[in-house]
Amino acid sequence: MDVEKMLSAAKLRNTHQRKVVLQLLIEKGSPLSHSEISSILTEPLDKVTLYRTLQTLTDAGIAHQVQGLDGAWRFCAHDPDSEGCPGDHPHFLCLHCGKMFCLTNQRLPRIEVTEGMSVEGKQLVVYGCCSECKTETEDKLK
Amino acid sequence: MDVEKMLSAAKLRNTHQRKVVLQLLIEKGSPLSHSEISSILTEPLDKVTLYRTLQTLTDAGIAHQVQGLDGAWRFCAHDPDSEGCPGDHPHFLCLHCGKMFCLTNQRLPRIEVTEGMSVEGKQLVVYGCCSECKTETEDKLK
DNA sequence: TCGACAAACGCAACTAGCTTGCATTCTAAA
DNA sequence: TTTAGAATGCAAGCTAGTTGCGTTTGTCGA
Repeated sequence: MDVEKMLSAAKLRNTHQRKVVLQLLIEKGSPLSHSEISSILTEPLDKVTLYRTLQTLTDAGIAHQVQGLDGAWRFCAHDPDSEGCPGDHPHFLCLHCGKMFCLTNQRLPRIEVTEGMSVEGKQLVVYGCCSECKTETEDKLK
Repeated sequence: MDVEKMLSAAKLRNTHQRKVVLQLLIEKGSPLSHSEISSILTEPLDKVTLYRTLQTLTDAGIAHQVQGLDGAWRFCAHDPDSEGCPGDHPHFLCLHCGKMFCLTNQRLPRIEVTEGMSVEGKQLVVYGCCSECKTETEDKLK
């Protein structure tokens, strides 16, 4: 499905900015932070617009968001036709390069909360060093 | 164990500020954010000192930290003598009042990461509405 | 008990991530 | 084609957290 159809299906207006951002998120496949998106985009996009666009896509269910330990939110979109990244899985965050990865082969566990609490969502972030950074630091030590 | 002994046991200097902060964390028992701590403390404490104190306590293993969805870190300490809050459990965050609770009756699940990644830690945050806020909003609707 | 020194503190300035308000521009439906 | 409401872009502002540096304070040895 192309981005225009995805936006229409979600009853969102087909603006140029939304198409560009959504296209990028789908292409990359892994969760991207606001700053990562800005630096990848070839044309300048106002930061407020980018925040609002990402929020809109998330609210519409096209994208999902996860928070890194740096306090920055990362956003990931998926094509509804294909095997996607529905969001209910753990995420891995590399503390060295800041890149985030979806661990799509696992589900989030069921958590029992105290009587009276109502659960709206949950997120599990595993952090450490990704394979790429690990080989880099090992190379430096040589 | 009193706070002085805890600090000495961790090979940390017994400064007035550390004792006050650690005492507060132990008394409250649930994870507190920087701003919550500042507002509870009766005597003023420099914000940089508070950040550094909390970091020191965490590094020493006396306290542990969890991040809320608002981007703020919350800190929790436990008396090593008693049944404590060792940190390897999920946390519940109330999106209405911002309070955080330890779900100490559960463990964090084991997560399989992709080949080559090394795991340094993980955190699972469940969010929603706590029982106190829920009854409050229900009362308003009446 | 006293003095030296490293550790800790407190102040100012700064950065990143994100939000609010408002005027301008654009999309989509009539 | 018109037009109302939605989306964008700019300026300003907020909160969480960091860095640098001079001053103060525990701690340990004499």
